[in-house]
Amino acid sequence: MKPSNTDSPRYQQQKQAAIRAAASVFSEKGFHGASTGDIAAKLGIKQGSLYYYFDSKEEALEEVCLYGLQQYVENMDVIAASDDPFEYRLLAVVSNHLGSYREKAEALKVHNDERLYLPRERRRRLKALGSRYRAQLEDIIEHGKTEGVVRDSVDSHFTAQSVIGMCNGLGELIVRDPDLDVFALARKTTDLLLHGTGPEPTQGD
Amino acid sequence: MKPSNTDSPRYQQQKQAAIRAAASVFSEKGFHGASTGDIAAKLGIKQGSLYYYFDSKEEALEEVCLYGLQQYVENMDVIAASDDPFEYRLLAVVSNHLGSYREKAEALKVHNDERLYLPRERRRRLKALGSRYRAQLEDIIEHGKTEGVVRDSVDSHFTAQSVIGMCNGLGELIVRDPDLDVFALARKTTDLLLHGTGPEPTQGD
Amino acid sequence: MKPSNTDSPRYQQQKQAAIRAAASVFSEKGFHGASTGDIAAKLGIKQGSLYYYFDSKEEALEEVCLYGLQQYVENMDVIAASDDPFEYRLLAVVSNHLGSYREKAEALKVHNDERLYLPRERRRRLKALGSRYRAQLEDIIEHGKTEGVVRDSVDSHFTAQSVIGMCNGLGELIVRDPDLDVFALARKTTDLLLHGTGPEPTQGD
Amino acid sequence: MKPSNTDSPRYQQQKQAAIRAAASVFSEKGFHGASTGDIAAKLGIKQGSLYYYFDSKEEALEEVCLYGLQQYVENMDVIAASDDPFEYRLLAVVSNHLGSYREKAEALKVHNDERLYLPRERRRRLKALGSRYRAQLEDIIEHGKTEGVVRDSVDSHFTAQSVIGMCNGLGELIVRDPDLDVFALARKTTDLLLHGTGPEPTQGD
DNA sequence: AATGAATGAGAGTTCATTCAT
DNA sequence: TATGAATGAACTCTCATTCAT
Repeated sequence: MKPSNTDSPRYQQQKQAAIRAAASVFSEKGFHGASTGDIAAKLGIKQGSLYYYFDSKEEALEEVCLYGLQQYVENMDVIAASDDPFEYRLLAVVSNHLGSYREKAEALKVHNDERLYLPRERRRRLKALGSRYRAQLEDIIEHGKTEGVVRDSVDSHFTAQSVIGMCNGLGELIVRDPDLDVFALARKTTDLLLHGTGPEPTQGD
Repeated sequence: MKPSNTDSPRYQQQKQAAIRAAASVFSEKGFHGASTGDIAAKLGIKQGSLYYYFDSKEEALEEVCLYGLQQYVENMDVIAASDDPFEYRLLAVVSNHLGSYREKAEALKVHNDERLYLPRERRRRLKALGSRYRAQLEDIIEHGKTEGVVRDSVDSHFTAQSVIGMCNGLGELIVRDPDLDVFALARKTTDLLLHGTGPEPTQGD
Repeated sequence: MKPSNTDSPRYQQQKQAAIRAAASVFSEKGFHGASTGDIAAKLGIKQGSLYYYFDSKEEALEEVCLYGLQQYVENMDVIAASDDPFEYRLLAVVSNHLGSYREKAEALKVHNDERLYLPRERRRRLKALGSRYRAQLEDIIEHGKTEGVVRDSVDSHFTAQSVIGMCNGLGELIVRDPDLDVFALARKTTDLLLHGTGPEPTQGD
Repeated sequence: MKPSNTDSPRYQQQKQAAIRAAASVFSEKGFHGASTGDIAAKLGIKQGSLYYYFDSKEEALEEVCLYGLQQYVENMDVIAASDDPFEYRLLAVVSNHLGSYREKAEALKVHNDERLYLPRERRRRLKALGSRYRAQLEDIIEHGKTEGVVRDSVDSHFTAQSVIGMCNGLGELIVRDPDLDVFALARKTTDLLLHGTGPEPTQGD
């Protein structure tokens, strides 16, 4: 039976725990490779009891993805709304992205790798968030052109995709090495993106 | 039981077809989401008959990953062995990576996303190939420093990972749009990597 | 645990409501197809709270069946005890049977269709009621013979069963059409039973 | 995996056996009370293997109902098409109905009691068969009026329902007592229907 | 070289039931 | 008087795998 007191603090708290447990298990074994029993075990309850918090395994996946995405996208809203110069904003974007890998590595990985197993219906909200993110990043790049710090020849669609891909690739390093200094990595990444590998003497690092 | 004439050309040919069928199915549904029945159906044989070509589903996954990686890594061997200047070699690396997404998109995607579901034992060969690739890319970057076209401040380990991540991210674009000009994309990518988004007037694009 | 004040009027009242809720749900979904949650929902309480009124789902079924049968059988007691002529009593029997379908359609349907899922133990009381009913009907028919209005060739066991079956079959019509005039239907049925489909001009209808 | 050789004789034969096993189990425990394991056990195979013959438990129910109905309805087609006098045809109808209870008691019981648990979609074919049957029976009764052997006051819709209900009620007797002479019972029933319980001296019994 | 038939283990899901509060 | 939370057993269904033919 579904609970009625869906918003008692006790319930909310346990549900959050359930989402994190699911994130952990999905990220390790993949959606299809993980069993609801695994999730329940991580939560310390019995398998059937999990259904007190989720209607289905799929719902659990959806909630994990949303959990991973939400703050990350909200931060982007703030960055996009600011009128800091391009370099600052790019650093903020990269920091936000890489930082999310430290805080919510599992949920983000699950979003990246497993969201496709959601039926269209359930993917809609995720897609909307993802598109908003991408569009805002493209806007920032375009804005960089008007500021004169980004070459006009730069294709903002392609570049946005490149930035996202790069950050996701670096996510692996972050996850693998828990001592890695994420902010330093963000600065390096931004520098690479701004100036390339080429020999110009820039602000160093 | 394993067939006897394991190396008749007919057998080899069907086995290749089986690997491609598996690649296609795994890439669409993921390893755990795909069934041996799906693969057999794509091959046009019956489920049980698949075991004539694979000992197990896991073996199929391993072969798909190897199939996706092999040529891609071999090409890297050639690039790494050449003594072309850094810019040429970087372009070659990126072209090879992105080009593989056109030719063997499915097998590569499977390698990227599903290899983790292989038991350690079976992952060894893949890991070896991957490490070799990464090491060679780092070498190329290091060599770029001695050529003087790469800043000394560049961290080759981090940069290699960034390049790989960026290319994988762009792989999505390539797969999504069959008309995309992969070589043009490779040039743009290389340019971004070499010179960043910054305003220097370079060799254009 | 069982409540203490099992016979406070408030408790009795809620228990009646629970029985009717169970009747409604069982009749719609069948015993095995219905869940305790369904019953609780219809009552407007939570699933677990149902156990305040029933020890088990099976007990609920038993009570529903008894509820459906009781008055129906008691009416038969009255009819059987009267010394009205056969035709009157047959009409009374049929009216009682069909009328019950209007008042307690659900509970009766549940008795007819689901009582077999009760363990022997629990079925005893029902069986006793049913047998008493059947026996009384047979008595009435036998008595009709001594009155001379029923042919001697009529087999009262078989005929009783026929009458019951016919009425149950007509129950469907009654349930399906809430505007149907049950008493008119009872008269038609009695007429059919008394005179068959044959062409004799009788008391019409 | 679903079989491809769906119409090899071996397969067809086993499928028939599966349908009969399902009929037996459903009739004893009801659709929801029966488990696929029960059916498989009766067939002498393992539970999962049952799915080689049915796509789902629901499909099994549908096939059982069709199996029970088919010949019974086809016989009615023949009876309705004949131009025998009313009494003969009524006897044929009743014999067919009661006789089916001897041959396919289980499947018919399942149809009567469990068909409602089928989703609309699956119920369509059954409904069509049932309606045809009912309509043909009404036709026969109407025809009896033109022959002059059925009173004009008789309502054929109501009477058809009564006949069906009566036969179904008698089905219980037949099932309960395997030595019962079904044809004798059919004659008694027809006699009751034609002449009622009344005292007219008719062709006896 | 391939298939039909079966299997057994495991999956997700539902649910009657319990019990502290 | 009722509920929130949990449980454990049962259930339907899927699937990798086997093997005689």
